[in-house]
Amino acid sequence: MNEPTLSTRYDPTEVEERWYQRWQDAGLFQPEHRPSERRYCITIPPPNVTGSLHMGHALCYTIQDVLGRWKRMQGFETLILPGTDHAGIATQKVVESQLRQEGLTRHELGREGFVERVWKWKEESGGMILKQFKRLGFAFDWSRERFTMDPHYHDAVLRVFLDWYDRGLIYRGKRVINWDPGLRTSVSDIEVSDEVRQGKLYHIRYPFADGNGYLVVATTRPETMLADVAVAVHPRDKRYRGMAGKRVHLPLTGRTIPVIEDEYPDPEFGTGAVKITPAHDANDFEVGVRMGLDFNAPDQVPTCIDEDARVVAPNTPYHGLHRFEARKRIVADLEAEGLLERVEEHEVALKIADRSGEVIEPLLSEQWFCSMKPLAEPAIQAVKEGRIRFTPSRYADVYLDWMENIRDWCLSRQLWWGHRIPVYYTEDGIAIPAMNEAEAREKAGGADVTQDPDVLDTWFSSALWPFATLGWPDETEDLRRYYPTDVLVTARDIIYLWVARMVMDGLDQMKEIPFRDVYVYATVLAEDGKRMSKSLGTGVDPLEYINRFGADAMRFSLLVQTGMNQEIRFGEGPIQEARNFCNKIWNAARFALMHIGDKQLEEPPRSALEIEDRWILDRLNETIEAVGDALSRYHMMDATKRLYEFFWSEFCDWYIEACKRRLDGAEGDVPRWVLATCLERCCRLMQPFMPHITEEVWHRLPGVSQDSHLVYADWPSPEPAWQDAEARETFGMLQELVRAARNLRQEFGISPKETLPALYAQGLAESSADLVASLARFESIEAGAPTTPHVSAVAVGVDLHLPIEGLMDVEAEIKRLSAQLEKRGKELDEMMKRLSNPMFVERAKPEVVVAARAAAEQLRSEIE
RNA sequence: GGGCGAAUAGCUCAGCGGUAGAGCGCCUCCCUUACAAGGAGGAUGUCGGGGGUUCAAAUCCCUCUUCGCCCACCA
Repeated sequence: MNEPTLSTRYDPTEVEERWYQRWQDAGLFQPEHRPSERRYCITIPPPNVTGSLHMGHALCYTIQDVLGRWKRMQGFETLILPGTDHAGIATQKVVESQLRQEGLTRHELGREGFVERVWKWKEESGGMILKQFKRLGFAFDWSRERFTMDPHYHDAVLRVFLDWYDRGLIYRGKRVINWDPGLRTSVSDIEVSDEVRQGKLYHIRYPFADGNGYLVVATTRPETMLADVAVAVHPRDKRYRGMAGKRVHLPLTGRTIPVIEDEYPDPEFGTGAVKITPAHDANDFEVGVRMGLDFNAPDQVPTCIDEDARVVAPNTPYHGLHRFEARKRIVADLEAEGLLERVEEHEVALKIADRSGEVIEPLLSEQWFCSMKPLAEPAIQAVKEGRIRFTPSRYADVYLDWMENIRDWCLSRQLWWGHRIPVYYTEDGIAIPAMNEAEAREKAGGADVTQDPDVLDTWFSSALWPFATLGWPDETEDLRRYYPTDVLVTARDIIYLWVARMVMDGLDQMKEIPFRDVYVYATVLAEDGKRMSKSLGTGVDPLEYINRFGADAMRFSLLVQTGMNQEIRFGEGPIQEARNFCNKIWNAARFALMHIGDKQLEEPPRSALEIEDRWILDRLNETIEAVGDALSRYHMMDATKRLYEFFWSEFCDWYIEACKRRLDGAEGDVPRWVLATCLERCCRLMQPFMPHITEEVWHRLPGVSQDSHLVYADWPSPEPAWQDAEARETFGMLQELVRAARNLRQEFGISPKETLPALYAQGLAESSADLVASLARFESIEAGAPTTPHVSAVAVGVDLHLPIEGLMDVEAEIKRLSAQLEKRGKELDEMMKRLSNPMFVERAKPEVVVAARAAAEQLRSEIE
């Protein structure tokens, strides 16, 4: 036996840093390291360049790293391509707030100066998150890192825009859009959340122009009435029959507006009469369209709120007031004029901008839009025909539902950071699409042109990620080799924002799907089931856990909770367990290595194997299959749980304990070979999940060359010769026996450390006696029953008798026996009840009946 | 309003048609020469409620309740 050379506790920090460095130095993460005709590629979701690592990231990218490492071991030429997203709004906000601290605004710097400043920020402090990724051991090809504003990527973005522009898919138009007055930009529908807040519903009288009474409208935003163009009622609402065509005075303005009929008002709500403000409400806009209004004519479609959410109403006392101030003044004035009928408490559904938290102000403005229906059609087919598969499959419905009801996408953002819209205007306002200013000027016949000030929605560029990162529009070698990619691993909340758009863009530009599989992983929630959020203080920092427990433990603890579920509650428990598991691996390795030494052993002949050898090899086989199967289903929980169970409960608790008695001397070579084999296969099987500790252990095994890497070891396959149903059954029975014997000892207060002289067993095969004696701590197992006083138990048809002279508590023993008898009797009754039911015997599957009969027989013999 | 998920041991969750499982926690014993971040043994459940299908239901169907999420709408 060798002296222990490894410390009794596993210290991840040193090991993890050392190996990550070595892997990188050896260029292992680049597909060029081992070319193959079989290829596997993931272009990882680019985190925001402003981002820092949170649990959701840790899980998302760990899953992808596992898949990549697994495929690499299977011999695939594997590219996992990392990068970051320029994240227009988020990044602009970060730099603007830096400027604010310096007492500057972006306007003082000017557009060019500001953008330059953002690039400087990006070079210095952007992409922190990718450095944090390395702490988790991700085997990504850093030499191919991409950014959504790389010059080449920028060209790709413009090219798609111009292509769609030429095909008439992109158009400019006036619409009511979601305006974020804080960030002073439009945002798309899916970047806005609903929030119900307590507010008020104001009932306002609009007097008829003919002086005959009034009509009452209900509104939550009285300040918008300054831009009303009509009052709408439902055509079937009896209360307003015949009123269409009449005119009403619009209070506070001196204007009159018509009463119209439209399907839009809900007679059940409010008064059934709705004021129509096409410039400041999306529904009212639609009504305005039906009214045939000209949205370019200010007298037909007045506006009353500007981009700072201030009221625009020259020559009124409200001009220049903030929207909420104006609301108070207007309500007070209406009341003074006796036009405020009443005010109700009302739960108001507000639209809140996700990025800024500001209340959205719907504004009529000129924006760029993209028609989505033509793009969506092929993307719907791809999923319906199964060319793209969702896991779990239910998300396909979510995707299809959105796609089938898709609306046009507002592409323009009033920001400075991003891909500027490649459209230029002559002095006469003629729009010229072009890749750059020179081209535009040329097209304009040399005239001066100015570029559209807006930039594209960030998602416009991320939608190209799977092919623009590989070099498109150039026909690069990477593009040819790795597109389409294999899988997209993503969170539920960006199925619309990103997944759907990548599918559309991939099919449209590449004429091929961007990825075959979409795996939607669970949302990581705080322990109490609430969303993890920095601002709420409910977030936990993965880096802190990595420091405390190690990257392998961090990875394992997330994976073991990730199946087909849609959420994970993350507490400290699982990661402690995972850390303990690492420690267990470490110590089992210490034990095995101590005995194996540095001699590489040959596989012994089958006949030399004992029952425990045969059993553990059979279990190893089964584990190899189960883990591979789980991975191919993206079922991380199944894979990791099986590994945990095999290594800890089967290999450590049973095999190692069972083989100890045989480790001395020459015949010890057999269990030594088994130990080495199991340990080596486990390293390979666990490498994708826990790459550092497995690599460290693997390199201490005899026969492993120092310049080889577990990262590129072969993924294990089951050995047909190890399949052994008989060993499984026999060893299972021995386990039962050992448990029964240990239980007897414990119940009679016999110390676990004390080795007793003999246990009597009736019906135990002689060849198994040694094993049972060793595991249950007896010097020997004798056949038959002792003549001295003893206690008995029965397990798997074997009677066990433990001599216990002078120690027996008669009463306790009787109590124990009768309790056991009662339990078995109940089980037997249950079984007999089923068997005596003729319907059961007749209709159940034959093997079930046979099994039930056998179980009954077993119970009966135990009772006797 | 439409849809999706969840409800199983004190806690976190597996199981998804054939006698209720794991980890943590709990109780008892043990520092047994790999590991106390460990070992051995043990206790613990009307599988959310109610119907139905079936020889057999935690598992399939219907319904209700409670949580969570998504979409649409809310003057």
